[in-house]
Amino acid sequence: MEHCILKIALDTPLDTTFDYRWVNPSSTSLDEAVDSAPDSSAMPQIGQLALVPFGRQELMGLIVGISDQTEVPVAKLKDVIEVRSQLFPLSEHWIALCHFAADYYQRPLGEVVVPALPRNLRAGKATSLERNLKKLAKLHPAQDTSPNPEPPLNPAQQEAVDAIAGAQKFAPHLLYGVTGSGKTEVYLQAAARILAQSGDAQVLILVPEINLTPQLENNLRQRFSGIQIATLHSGMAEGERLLHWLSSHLGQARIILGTRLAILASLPHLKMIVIDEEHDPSYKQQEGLRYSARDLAVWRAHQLGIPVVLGSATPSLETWQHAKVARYRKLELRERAVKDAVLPVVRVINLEHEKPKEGLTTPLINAIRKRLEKGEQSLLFLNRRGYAPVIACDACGWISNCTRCTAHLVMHKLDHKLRCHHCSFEQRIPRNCPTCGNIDLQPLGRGTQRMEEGLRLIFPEARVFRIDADSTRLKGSAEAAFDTVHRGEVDILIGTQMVAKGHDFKNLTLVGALNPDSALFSQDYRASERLFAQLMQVAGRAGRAAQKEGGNISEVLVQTRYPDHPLYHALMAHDYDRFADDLLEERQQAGMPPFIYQALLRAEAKELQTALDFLHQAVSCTEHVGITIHDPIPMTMTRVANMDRAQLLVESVSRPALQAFLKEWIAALRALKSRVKWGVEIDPVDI
DNA sequence: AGCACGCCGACT
DNA sequence: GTCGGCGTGCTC
Repeated sequence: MEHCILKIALDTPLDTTFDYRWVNPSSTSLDEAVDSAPDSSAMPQIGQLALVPFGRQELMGLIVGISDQTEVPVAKLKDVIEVRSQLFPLSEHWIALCHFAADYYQRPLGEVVVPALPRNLRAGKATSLERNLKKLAKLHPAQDTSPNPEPPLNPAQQEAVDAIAGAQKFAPHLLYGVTGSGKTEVYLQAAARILAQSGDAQVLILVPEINLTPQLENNLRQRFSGIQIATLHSGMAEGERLLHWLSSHLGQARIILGTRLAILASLPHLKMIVIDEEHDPSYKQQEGLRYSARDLAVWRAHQLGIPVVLGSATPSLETWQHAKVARYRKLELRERAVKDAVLPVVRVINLEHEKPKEGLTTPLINAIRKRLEKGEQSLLFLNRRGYAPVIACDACGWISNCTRCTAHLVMHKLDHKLRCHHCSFEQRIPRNCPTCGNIDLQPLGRGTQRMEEGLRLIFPEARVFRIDADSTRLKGSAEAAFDTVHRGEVDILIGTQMVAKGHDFKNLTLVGALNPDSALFSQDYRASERLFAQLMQVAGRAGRAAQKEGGNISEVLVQTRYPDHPLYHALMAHDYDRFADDLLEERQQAGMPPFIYQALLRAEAKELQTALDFLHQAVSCTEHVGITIHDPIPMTMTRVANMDRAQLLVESVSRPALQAFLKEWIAALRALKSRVKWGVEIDPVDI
């Protein structure tokens, strides 16, 4: 065929694909055919990229259909500029995955497909692609050193590996076990079995944040020497990303380790998916296409008929419920796989009885002192960076509010700044009160910087070290900071949730949670679930190793005003089962997820009323049967960067009913042609 | 979303 | 006289 019509998905909010004319370049001009590349005259294929004119710009899109006719009037029809025929086409499976994501999250296909590809692949010129394909061809798999041997498994681990690797079909598994119960070893040995089953099998392993889990990557490289491993995450340089993406797409990489975006990688021989710490909020994308990598992973596994493993010590309630009704098979690791390791003792310290000094109660100070005496490490967890969350004037009551957001300006003492954590605003710390001139401005509350200062005061002899987003701003500095702790050059570590993930500190026997209470009574009903997971995870940093001769037992101390709260009781008893069951019960009674399906319509405008008006208009422009539409309300943090935000919750007990409703509703909302900025989020996590 | 065109206010 | 504010209209 010498010409045809290509249906092309483009990254634009318009909910349609676009038709273009393709004409065989070698047949139009006989002169050019001589020196053009041999495959430039080949028929385009579905799954290939094509460069096309779009309005006044040129865009790269994906060919999703080929036809000999079109509805588009000939006058509008334009010619394809170039088809990227060098690239092996993306598979139908992959396109189907994107189609599903686009439908489910109610976005046009092009907004899923195009951003899922490496930027360099989308660039105008093909040269970098050709260079990289050559580079890849030369790349030999890792040197053939003898791989690390597999350690023996305990019976529960063995059962898990057998169940996962033995499934020759779609088989979702919840791998449930606390830190140190040996989940990683199950992933590794199940992966080894899958890779051995066929010569080209690929395994995808998702982690919440790759930079915080270098240990897993090291384990993989040592265990699977000789097998090519690709990594995919947002921190990578574009060139590097293209290389790793290509090696996955071409099937050369057999193990793919990545963050949530890796779920949309092209993996032609995918045979198993692992989602480590499946409850982690970072699997949910919070901008653009707001997808859940965990949910897409389960769908992808179903589509391909392969096993998927969701690993966690504190599974999400969605997953927990699936396991309860046996949609997912629960594989529980009860023993700690690390020899002689014991669970840390968890205790609460009642802040009503213990007056803290520099944010630390006497029992916690004493506990730290005991660690210092034995040369052991302590970790203090405070999920609040900066010096103080707000400063205030005693005389007139002024407090440091951000002028652009519904938020306080956080005091950062080291760089003498007040900074908003929600927009880019910052200013010097004022010498005196902006309203009354009073010279005495007081920092209120404590962040990690202030804790660090206080710790130095109380323990002048100790080596105090802070890890948070501020202390690790520079690339690679987080890893360097963790190395410092691992080398034993730190006695007391203070940090935000960054320190809760991944790292096991061999010499750490004390964890202190300084001020976790705020999450207990949060508006967001998921806050307590998250808090438990976070405390459990940070608790897991202690006591991974066996107690040393004469050393301290591993302890977790929680400073709280509510020592009798069920959450802390469950934590002390290491009883997530009970806690999760109770929460599920509550959710069922109250008709909340996972027993109901939700979507959120968000709107933002310069004036709050404009946003609310739009939402009211949105309600009145639709009929809804079997769907609950709640009242429009301002968001908890109403103003961010000078925009007021409001939202509207939509619920249904039936997911198909909700999906069908949303599809029609969104079309109606588009037709309103409002200049309010709005968007729909499916399965929202923070409301 | 981009990106253009288009029609009104304060600057060299 | 122009630079530039953002309203609105279109993209196969």
